[in-house]
Amino acid sequence: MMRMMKMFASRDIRDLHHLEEEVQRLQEVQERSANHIALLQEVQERSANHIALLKEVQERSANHIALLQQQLANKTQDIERLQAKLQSQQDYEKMKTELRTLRARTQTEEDALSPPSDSTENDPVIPREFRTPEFHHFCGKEEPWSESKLPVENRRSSSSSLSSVSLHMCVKEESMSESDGLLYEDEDEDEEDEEELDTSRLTRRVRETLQKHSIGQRVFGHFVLGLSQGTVSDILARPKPWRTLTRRGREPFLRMKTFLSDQTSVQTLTGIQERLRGIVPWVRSPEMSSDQVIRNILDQNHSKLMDVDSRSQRGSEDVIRSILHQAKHEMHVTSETPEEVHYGTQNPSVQSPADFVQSIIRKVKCEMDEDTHPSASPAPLSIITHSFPTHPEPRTQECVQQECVQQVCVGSCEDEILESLDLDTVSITQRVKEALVVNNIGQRVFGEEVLGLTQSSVSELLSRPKPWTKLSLKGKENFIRMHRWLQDPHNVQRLTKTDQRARLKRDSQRPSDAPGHGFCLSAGSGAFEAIKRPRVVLSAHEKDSLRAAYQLEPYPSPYTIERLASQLALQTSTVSNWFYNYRSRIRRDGLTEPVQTRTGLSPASPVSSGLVSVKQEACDPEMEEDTHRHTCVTVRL
DNA sequence: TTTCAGTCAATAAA
DNA sequence: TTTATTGACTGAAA
Repeated sequence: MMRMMKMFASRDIRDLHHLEEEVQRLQEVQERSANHIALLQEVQERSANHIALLKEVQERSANHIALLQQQLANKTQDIERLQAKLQSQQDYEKMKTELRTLRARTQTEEDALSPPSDSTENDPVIPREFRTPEFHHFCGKEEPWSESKLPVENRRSSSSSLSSVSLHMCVKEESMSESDGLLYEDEDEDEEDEEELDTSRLTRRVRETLQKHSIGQRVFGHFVLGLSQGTVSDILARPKPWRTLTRRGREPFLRMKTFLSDQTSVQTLTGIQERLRGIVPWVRSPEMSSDQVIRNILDQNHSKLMDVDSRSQRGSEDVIRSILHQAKHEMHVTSETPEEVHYGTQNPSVQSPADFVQSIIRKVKCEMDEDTHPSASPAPLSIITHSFPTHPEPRTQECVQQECVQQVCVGSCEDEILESLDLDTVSITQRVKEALVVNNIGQRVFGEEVLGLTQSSVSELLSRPKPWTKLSLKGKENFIRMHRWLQDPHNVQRLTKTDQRARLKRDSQRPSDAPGHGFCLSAGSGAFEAIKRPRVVLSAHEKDSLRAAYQLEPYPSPYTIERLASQLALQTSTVSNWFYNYRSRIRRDGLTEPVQTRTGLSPASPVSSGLVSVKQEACDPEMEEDTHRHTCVTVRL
């Protein structure tokens, strides 16, 4: 029994083992299945990602294809445009050929028609463009010459209107082709301001032209660029690259380009230059300006004027006509003398003989008004109830203005009239500047005698005239004074004499043993303190010291500036101005690289690079003067 | 307030 | 007399 029981027990145990093994096997299978499921899920996710990726790639490809198609379309358009341009240039070439032929033919005709050489007849006639209020404006985009713009008299006087126009066209065409090389871009006129100019080439050509025609920088600057001689010299000697120029800085170069592209500009400027020098013989005496001629006529007719009631419209007109007749005769005798060369009182905007005649009428009116209401400048402005006779001829806008301003005379100020006026301040300042330059009248004298302002205020007023509408009433008064001053030839003469007296006075007051530079800085010299401080002229030692300081610290702190000023016995403003100017001129002459950022050393600084010392020497704005002196200067900062 | 572009005008140089 | 240089100034921008 016992044996039987043992046998069953052992069997049960075996079965139990089997069962355990089965359970273990099942667990393993379960684990494997779980792994497989996880693996499958992972594969599924990856597949999903792949699908998304494929979709993205598909989208990108579609976009790329669209882009390429767009580019293709653009390129096609470009090709079409270029083909069209090519076509137009073919026409241009044809025109050029035709013009050359025409020019050759015209030249032959001119040669046949022209009388033997005569110095007077060869004198270039001043084109009307130069008689605008601002000469340099003519250098703008407007076509300077066309048959329709020529006054009738001019058209008649031409040996052949066809040949005249053709010649101008040829000149224009020729100058265009010459100046083409100055441009990098196409010649779309609307985008002229955006065209990139080769400033170096442009200035070189201008210099050559000026030299060739013996035109001075002063005349060129004054009439073409509206800049002073010094600035012209600077621009011509060191033209900045086009890209570095501001819009304002580009303006002179655009004017130069226009100047070069118009042969008549050169001829006109040559004529002006020659007359200013007195080279070209005048029928009347060289000193005598057209205003003086008119003045003489007026003087001769003064008795007539006195005999006539100045307030009588008919009488005034008769006198005016009589004087006018004589003036016309005088104009004829003087054979197209450029009355605008004298800018004292002549209206530079005169465009035709008819306008010139009107200007004479205005002068006569001024004269009559002056007789009735002598003025003393600067005087408070006011209104009088004087009215002028109605002008028999169509009145120009300026004529209306003229009469309106004439109502503003000596006395007290009337705001309503001031507000009702609308003067061209740019034109007025331009004419005043021209009058001052041509008559050698200083801004100081003009400011003191006419406007009651200092020289600096005059300079500001003349160089940056505000538009009339932007001016306050007080500001408008200055322009009315200038306008009135321009009306009367006596004013210019008076001021010229005043200026001459002032110069003589200054000369007589000048001590024979004038002190050298820096005399004003000598402390304790009370007598000198009353004298106007002379211009500071830095000595070589001072410049060396400042340059050395610049090399150490291009942007010195206020403390450093104080120390430098103290060590060199200079004003702090002088030192800081020197640094501003030096940096500016380093930049100007270096051209390609900025001086530095405010925190770091300059790439142009001799301290930052071994190469820079060479560069610095080459472009040092003051080294030219000091001829590369390598003085060892120690500056204790 | 500082810096800068642009300019003037006094002065020097050619 | 003309041209070049340069200290000083201005308004704008940062």
